[in-house]
Amino acid sequence: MKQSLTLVEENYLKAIYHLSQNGELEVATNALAEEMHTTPASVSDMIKRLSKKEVVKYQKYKGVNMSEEGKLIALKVIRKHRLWEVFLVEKLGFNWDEVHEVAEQLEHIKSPLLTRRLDEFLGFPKYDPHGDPIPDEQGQFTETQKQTLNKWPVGSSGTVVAVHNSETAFLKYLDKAGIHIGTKISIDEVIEFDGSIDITIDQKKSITVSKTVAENIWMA
Amino acid sequence: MKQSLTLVEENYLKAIYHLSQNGELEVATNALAEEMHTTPASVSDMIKRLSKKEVVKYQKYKGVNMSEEGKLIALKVIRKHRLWEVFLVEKLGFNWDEVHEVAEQLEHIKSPLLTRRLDEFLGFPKYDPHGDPIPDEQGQFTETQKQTLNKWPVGSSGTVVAVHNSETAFLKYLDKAGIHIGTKISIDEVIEFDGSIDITIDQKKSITVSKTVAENIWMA
DNA sequence: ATACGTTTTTAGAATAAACTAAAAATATTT
DNA sequence: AAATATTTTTAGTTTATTCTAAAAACGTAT
Repeated sequence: MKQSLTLVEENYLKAIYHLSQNGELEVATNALAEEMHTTPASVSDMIKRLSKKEVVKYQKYKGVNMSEEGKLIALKVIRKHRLWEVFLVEKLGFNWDEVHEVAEQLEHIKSPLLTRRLDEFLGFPKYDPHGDPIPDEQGQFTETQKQTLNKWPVGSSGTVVAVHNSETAFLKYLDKAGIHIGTKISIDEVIEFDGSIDITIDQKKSITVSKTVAENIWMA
Repeated sequence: MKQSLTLVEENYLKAIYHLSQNGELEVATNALAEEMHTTPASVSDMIKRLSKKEVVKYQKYKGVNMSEEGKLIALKVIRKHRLWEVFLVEKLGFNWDEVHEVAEQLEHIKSPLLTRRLDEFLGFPKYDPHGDPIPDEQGQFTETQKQTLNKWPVGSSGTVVAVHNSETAFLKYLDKAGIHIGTKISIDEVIEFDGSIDITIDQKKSITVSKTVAENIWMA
């Protein structure tokens, strides 16, 4: 049956979806609680509710995973989130570090017509401003083959295709360093001690980035 | 203090604002209940809450009216509602009868930056697709001098400047009749019996409209 | 395999928003 | 002004979501 979930329920589905992207099949209650900035007890309650609505599969003490229906709902929310991010950056001139919170609100607007028209208005974009792929109405999307900067081979170069982590502080740091989607980066040297990396940006500027930063930059 | 109201509270303020536009100073509990499609008991509860937050003034059994702060909040929500309606029609190609429900959702998005940028993107429109004025950030707007069609003098003509009533059925009726914002209408005759009116649209087509329809069309 | 520590669930309470039914206040009619 | 009708408020529940504290289950180390 066609479900109508509350805003909070949609956010739980999104969080479960994101956590299960990290390889694990079963998402732990504690992990979800941390992701949702709430307590494990609240998560337990909510999972029971979602389970009754058949959007997640769940066995006590065994963690959650999503049903096909739940996955599609999550992907539709993600689709809206990313389309609105494109709108905010391309049409309203937002900076890429300003869009996340607003998109968190806009993603819950319920109107299939609006989503379709927005997609069309934006020219059917395939990626959002952070380089993440935008699912279509059926939840399909093609992930580009990509790898984090810290795993990129020393001596070679590549292009930034996505950044993971929408925190303002991180994105502002990248802006300052001159790194954005499409920037060409060569890996000059990896410092063994702490995993920080010397890189050259657009064949011009050389800087050192920490391992943490490198783990959040995706290359192809 | 800067209030953050819930979505439902914002909708109550909007409803109180609209009802107090009809001249009355005090808005009755029953009238509000009808407007909000809820029960008088629920309204009583909610008014108490809004009163505690000082966005309305209220005395038991005497009805409500808005505080200055409440009025500004209501006008900001109305401003967002109308800006989004312009966006939906002008940019996404919605018909004027399709925008209301979506705008009811979009009006609650909280981001002053978004509202400002949207306003700019739309070219600072002064009226929404139904001819209603769009308040500025301070809640100011200039109402055009206008009058409902049923009070317009027989024998003279005027221009449609607004329609009141966003129901799809009403707007579709107007579409079919060829009446929209800017249409020129001459009043040919008022039928005394039921108040229905013979009009000529754009000096071409003559039709009869019911009193109810005429009351929802504003002329200038 | 028992004991300890961690994770997860249950139980009980709080808040926001709604409802129904009953009581209280106000308005109207004669 | 008493009787009746209408409007409004209170009281008691319900649902969604959260929380804290306590109990139960699970995993692991010796």
